[in-house]
Amino acid sequence: MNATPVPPRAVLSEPAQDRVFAALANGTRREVLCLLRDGGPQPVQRLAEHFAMSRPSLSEHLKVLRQAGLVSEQRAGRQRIYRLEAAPLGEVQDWLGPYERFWRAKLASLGELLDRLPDDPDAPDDEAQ
Amino acid sequence: MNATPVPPRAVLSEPAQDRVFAALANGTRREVLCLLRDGGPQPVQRLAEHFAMSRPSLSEHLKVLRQAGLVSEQRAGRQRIYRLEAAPLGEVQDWLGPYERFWRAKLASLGELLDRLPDDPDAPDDEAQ
DNA sequence: TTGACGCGTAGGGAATCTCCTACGTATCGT
DNA sequence: ACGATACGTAGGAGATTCCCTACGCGTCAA
Repeated sequence: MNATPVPPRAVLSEPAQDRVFAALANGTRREVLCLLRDGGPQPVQRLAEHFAMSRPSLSEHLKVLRQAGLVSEQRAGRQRIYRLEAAPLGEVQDWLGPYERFWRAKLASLGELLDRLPDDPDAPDDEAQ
Repeated sequence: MNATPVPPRAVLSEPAQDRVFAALANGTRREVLCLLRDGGPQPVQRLAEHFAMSRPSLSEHLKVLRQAGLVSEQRAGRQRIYRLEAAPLGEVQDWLGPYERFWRAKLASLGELLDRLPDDPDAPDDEAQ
């Protein structure tokens, strides 16, 4: 099922990678991406309905997403339609590639381990600091 | 070869996701992960050889990675051996899943487009319509 | 024991983030 | 023209990041 002939992908510069990961390091912004993914391109107004924060604050989040290349905007009358731009996420995927075998290995042994335990000591939630 | 029987994966809480992405939003920390991936578990000293910054600063970065669950430490004499813990990266992969079809679609049409263009005008990425 | 080594933490300074309210700008309806 | 709407930006407060130097603590070697 891997038949897609993935075209060569421009590698993000280091600061660009920083911006993408930093943009993703915020629940509000991840939620925006999710809304655009599931709801298609939307004006700010409609996105804002889903959040408790002020609309200008949401605008700032959109700016961060724009600078990371994760969304694009298109003006339509007095609205600005935001659209998901998933290419940088593809680069994140590429970046993850070389690590994949590690978590697969870990999950395999962990899976066996869990199969042997009687119950599941649900996540100790290691909250330090 | 998709025979791996992937065990159920605990979903990271929102703040935990924040910590993982934030930890990845720094070139030094991504480089540390790469060193641990390619060089196996290593003491801080050996990691520090690759960076220009002070060793205490590197220690801080290791702390961030630890709090994100991306590395673990094991004491050995007066050394502390750091090891890659890739499980959170697996959760990042899971998070990416629902977006995959978007960048695949985009890359398909973009690939065709790029094949036609002479060079890459590091776009402000506004699409006319 | 004494001293060197390996590493973490304390504390501080500059920059950045995340939220707010106030305001500016462009567009739409009347 | 006018006010209402949709959105961005300015500016500021408080928290956090990222680097530094100084120092504390445990371990090894002599």
